Amino acid sequence: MARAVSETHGEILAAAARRFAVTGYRGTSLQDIAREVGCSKATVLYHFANKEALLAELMAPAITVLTDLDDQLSGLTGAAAQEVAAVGFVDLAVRFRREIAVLRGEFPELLRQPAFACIQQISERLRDALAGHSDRPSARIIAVVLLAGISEACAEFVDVPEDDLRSALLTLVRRAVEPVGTPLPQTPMTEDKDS
Amino acid sequence: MARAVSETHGEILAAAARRFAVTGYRGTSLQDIAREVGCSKATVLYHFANKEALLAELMAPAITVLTDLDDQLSGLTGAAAQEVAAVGFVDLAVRFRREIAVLRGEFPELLRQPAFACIQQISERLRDALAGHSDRPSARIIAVVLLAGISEACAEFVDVPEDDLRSALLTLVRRAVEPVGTPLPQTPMTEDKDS
DNA sequence: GGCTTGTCTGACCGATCGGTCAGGGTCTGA
DNA sequence: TCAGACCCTGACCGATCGGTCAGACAAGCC
Repeated sequence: MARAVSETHGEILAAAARRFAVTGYRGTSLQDIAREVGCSKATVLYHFANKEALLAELMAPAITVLTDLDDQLSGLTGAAAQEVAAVGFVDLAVRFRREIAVLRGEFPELLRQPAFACIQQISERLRDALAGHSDRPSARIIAVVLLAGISEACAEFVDVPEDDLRSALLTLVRRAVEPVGTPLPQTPMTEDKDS
Repeated sequence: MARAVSETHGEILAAAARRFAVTGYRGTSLQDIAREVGCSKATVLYHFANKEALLAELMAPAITVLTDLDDQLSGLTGAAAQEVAAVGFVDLAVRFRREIAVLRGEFPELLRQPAFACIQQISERLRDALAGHSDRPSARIIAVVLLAGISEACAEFVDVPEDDLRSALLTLVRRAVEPVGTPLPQTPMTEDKDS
C-alpha cells in the first residue's frame, strides 16, 4: 500500500463527506469511513486527530464563506442588510449543499464543539438581518422558516442545477420576506406585544 | 415504591418527551430517561417493549392527525388541495411542536422504522399538494422550503402562543406558494425540463 | 399462613463506539 | 548498507448503548 499522504488524506475526506451526507455525523462510524476508503480505522485516525477534526476540515471552506458573509453584514442595517443576507445565504446554501446535508439535524450537539461555535452567532445575525432587524414575532418567524427551509431544500435537491436552485430560492425569499420599514401591514395577527 | 402502572407509565412518557425534545431520540439513552423519572432503566423497559415502542407511543397522536390530513387531501386537487394542505399542515405543526422537535433531524433513520413508514409517503403527498401538483422545479422547491421551514420554526418557537404562530405561518405560506394554474410566470428560470 | 399477581431492580450480556499503541512494511538519502 | 521517516495495521482498551433475567418486595385473595 503506502500511498502518498495527501492522496489517502483526500480519499478519507471524500469518503467521509459521502457517508456523512447519507447517514449523518453521529450515524457514521470511523469504521464505515475506513470501509468505504478501503483502509483500516487506525489509518483514518492516523490522518486525522479524531472524528471531530475530520468534520472540521470538511466544513472549513463553508465556514470561511459564512464568516465572510457575516463580516459583510456587520456594517449594514435595514433593507440593505436584508438583501445582502438573502442573496448571500441563498448562494452559500446552494454552493455548500453537501456540507449542509452533513450538518442536517445534528446542529444542537455539533454547535457545542468549539470549531462550530461561531455558526450559532452568525445564524442569529443572519436571522435578524433577514427579519429586517424587526422584533415583530411574525418577521422573526418568517426569517427562521426561510433559513431552515432553504437549508433543508438545498440538502434535498442535490441534483438540481445550481442556477435553477438559486433563482427559485431567491424568488421565494423576495416574495416571502416582510419589507423593512412597514410598521404593521394588513394582517394584524392577534395583537402585537408592544405593551 | 410500586406505584400504579398507569402513573409510572405516564411519567416515563412525559420524561421521554422532555429529553427527546432537548437531545433528540438517538442522543437520549434509556438511562437518561430513567434518571429523569427516578427509576431504573429496567423499569423503563418493563413498561415499554423497547426504545422504539416508547417513541411510537409518544408520536401516536400526531401521526393520527397527520393521516387524517392525508385522507382529506386524497380526494382533492389544484387550489383546493393547496389550501387544505397549507391550513392543515400549519395547524398540525403548531399543535405538535414538541413531537416535531423530537423527530427533528432524525427523520432519515427513524423513517425506516415501520411505525413511521407512512410519514414519508404523506409528506410527499403534502409537498405535491402544496406545489399545486405542478412538476415545475421551482414549485416543488418552494413547497419543500415551506414544509421543512415550518417544522423547524415550530420546534424552535415553543413559547410563542399557538394563534400567533399559526397566523404568521399561514400568512407566509399564502404569500410564498405559487398560485396553481399559472403556466409560467415572469421568472422562466433557465429552461424547463419538459423534454 | 400460603399463593398469585403486578411492580420494580441490580447484575449482567453482546455489540458497537471513538481512540491508543506497538510494530510491520516501504521508501529515501547519507 | 543501514538508519530513520513515513504510512499503515491488528489487537486492544474503556465507555456506553439497548436489552435480558432472576429475583426482591408489596398488595390482595383464599
